[in-house]
Amino acid sequence: MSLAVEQPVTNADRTFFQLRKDIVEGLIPAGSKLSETELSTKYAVSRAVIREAISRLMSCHLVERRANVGARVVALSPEGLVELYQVREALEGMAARLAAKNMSEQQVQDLQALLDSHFDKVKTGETYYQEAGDVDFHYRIILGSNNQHLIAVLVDGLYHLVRMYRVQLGMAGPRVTTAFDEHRNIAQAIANRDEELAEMLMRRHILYSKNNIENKLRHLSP
Amino acid sequence: MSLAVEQPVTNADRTFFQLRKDIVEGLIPAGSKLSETELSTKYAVSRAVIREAISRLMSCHLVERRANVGARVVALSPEGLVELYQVREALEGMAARLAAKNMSEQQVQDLQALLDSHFDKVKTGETYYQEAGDVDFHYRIILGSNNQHLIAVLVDGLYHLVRMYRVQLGMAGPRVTTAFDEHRNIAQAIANRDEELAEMLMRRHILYSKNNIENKLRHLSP
DNA sequence: AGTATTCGAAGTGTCGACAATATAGTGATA
DNA sequence: TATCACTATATTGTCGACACTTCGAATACT
Repeated sequence: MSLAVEQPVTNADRTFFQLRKDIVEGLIPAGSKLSETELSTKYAVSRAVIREAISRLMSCHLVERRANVGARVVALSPEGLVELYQVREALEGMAARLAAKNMSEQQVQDLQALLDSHFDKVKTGETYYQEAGDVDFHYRIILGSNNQHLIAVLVDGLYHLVRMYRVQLGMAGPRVTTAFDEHRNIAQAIANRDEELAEMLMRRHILYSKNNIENKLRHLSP
Repeated sequence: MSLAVEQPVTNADRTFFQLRKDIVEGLIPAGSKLSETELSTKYAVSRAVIREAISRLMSCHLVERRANVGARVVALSPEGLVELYQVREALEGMAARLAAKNMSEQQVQDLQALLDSHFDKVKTGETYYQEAGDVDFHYRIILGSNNQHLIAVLVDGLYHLVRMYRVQLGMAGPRVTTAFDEHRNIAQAIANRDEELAEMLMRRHILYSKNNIENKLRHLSP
């Protein structure tokens, strides 16, 4: 099992996914204006479709809009990053707690198998871990919480913004091995059905992650 | 200072606010279908405006939509209520922690003045407390967190759903006096800048609130 | 009788045109 | 020269019409 792929069915779906990708990856720069007419010619759809797509981007907190003025891609800032991680800490901490309570035995085994496969890759020196692996681990725990609101807010809402920060501020860095151990411990707490510990470890994991990124930012732009 | 009133500027704004109100208050029943053509005649606007409004209702998790099929008002269920309160516990707990860190001295004083005025009203036996008072207290703490994501998710997103549950499942009940004491303690922890305690007390407050409602539901429909 | 197929109506998705609003640039006035 | 009013233009908000999909009902077939 992997990340469930969202299947576009309507034209607005396709345009929304494309726009989201272009924004997250920086093809459309952070802070830039989104002209409806311009986009409608660029993506070869009507303005109604563009407006629908922009509406959904607003749900993800990827763009902001003012009436009679227009939409802009959100601006990235160190403060914004901190705020984002604070929300993640709260929500994913709760997700880990609920996962410890609600995950099936099968799900728990799959989670640990995932970490085993990551361990092999980390050992052979593949840097691939951070991107796909980290996302996949967190993603499974969020789904394991079995809480629809939590899943919606995190997966549909905040996660793309997290990726946007990662991509555009160039987070690939280390923290692979230590983060891996933290993942192991979280998974173990979930396997032991220790809700309290699972939440605490997940919160620390995200807090460390935040501090790590903050330090990197400080070194890049003083 | 009171709840900042959202000022409608465009037609879609007005329609969105109206629709949201009608859904929260049950004028449009939970689980019912939203026909675009029907609504467009009822509210005397074009379908484009209705679609815009429905888009925003989806952001609030008040409406769900399937492509080529249509939109439905969300269904209320005991499980949904539990999930909602779990998310509130996580987010408002974090909000209280951040409020203890970030609120200005003036804001702290205002918060305690608010509780004083509530105390007078509770003493004279006004039941008004639960609805407006409770909302106002939580609202101020959320704003005091000074975290834009937190504010957006809670105020624009989950809060109307909470109100919808309250209104439609008829939560007016007691829990006024005990909840009031809990509010007092939370405010005190914030005034002391005790982040840890503020978060813990807020989480317990919401947890108690959830248990209280669950018990009521169990008695109503076994 | 039961199942598969086709057809039709109702509703959503998409489009291009028009109306209303904001913004920049021009010119007038003190 | 600085400020204000006004106009021109570009962009967003709104509308009605058309295209496509879904779902149910009627029909045909085994």
